Amino acid sequence: MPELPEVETIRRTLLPRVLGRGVVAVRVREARLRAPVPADFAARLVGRNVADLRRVGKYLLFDLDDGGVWLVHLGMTGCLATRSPGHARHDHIHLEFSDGTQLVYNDPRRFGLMRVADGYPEELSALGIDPLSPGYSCEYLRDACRGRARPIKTLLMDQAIVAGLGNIYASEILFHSGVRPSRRAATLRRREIERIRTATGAVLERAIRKGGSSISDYRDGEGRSGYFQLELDVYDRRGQACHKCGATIRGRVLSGRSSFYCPSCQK
DNA sequence: CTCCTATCCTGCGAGC
DNA sequence: TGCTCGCAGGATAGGA
Repeated sequence: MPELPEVETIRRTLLPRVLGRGVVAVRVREARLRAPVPADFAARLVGRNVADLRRVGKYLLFDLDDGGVWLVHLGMTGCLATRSPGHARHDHIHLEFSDGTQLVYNDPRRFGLMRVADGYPEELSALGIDPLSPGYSCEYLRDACRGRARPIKTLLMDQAIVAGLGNIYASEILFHSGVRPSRRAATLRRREIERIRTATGAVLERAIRKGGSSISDYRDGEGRSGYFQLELDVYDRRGQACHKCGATIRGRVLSGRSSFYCPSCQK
């Protein structure tokens, strides 16, 4: 579920609830996530304080005041939210903070990831440029596309190249760029790459302003739904009319992921 | 290298 | 109503 706008929304809503708080209790009800939650997870978190909450790609990093990092990836269906005591189905991990705040990790499909690192988590060094950072430039994209036969949508979703885009926003960005998802990256013209770069920021920032997209179960850090799903132009709109030109939106599988585009607006 | 497929897991809607 | 099938926002180990 969560792509960059959803993770960023969770970060923003959680930040004031956890900043400066100490972790006083951790309960792991279900450790079988994508990688098992380490046995010492609770012991390593209790007694430490949250100094900052950052996002890197689709990861959340709770910086601890002794240099450690509580690393969270929400996978496909993970939610991290403050909540009153009591538990629901798929509430896998509970935290209690020094001021009584309860934080719950809920993840039906258990594709998430959670651990405590001593310093900056090594797996993050494999990530590409964050699409909201200055490094996401035309030159960077042009270099990434050079010589690549893969479809541009697959390239945009490659976390080692662009960190944070997923299936929804890759389709939306390409719609606003006028570029078909199946276009081979190496065939893109300079002006098309420029449109992709521009559309990326516009789509992501608009989605963040709407609190992300709640397709089925995504909620922000306080349990609220997002509203950007109401503004999606192509994602999951196969057979419906294009918002710009009225043509029928098409769907096609690329690299195992369903992709959507307007055959008239996108070349 | 580079790219695609299958897989992890649960839930839900479509079709029968 | 209840069953089975296919598909779902992600990441990654394999194989071609």
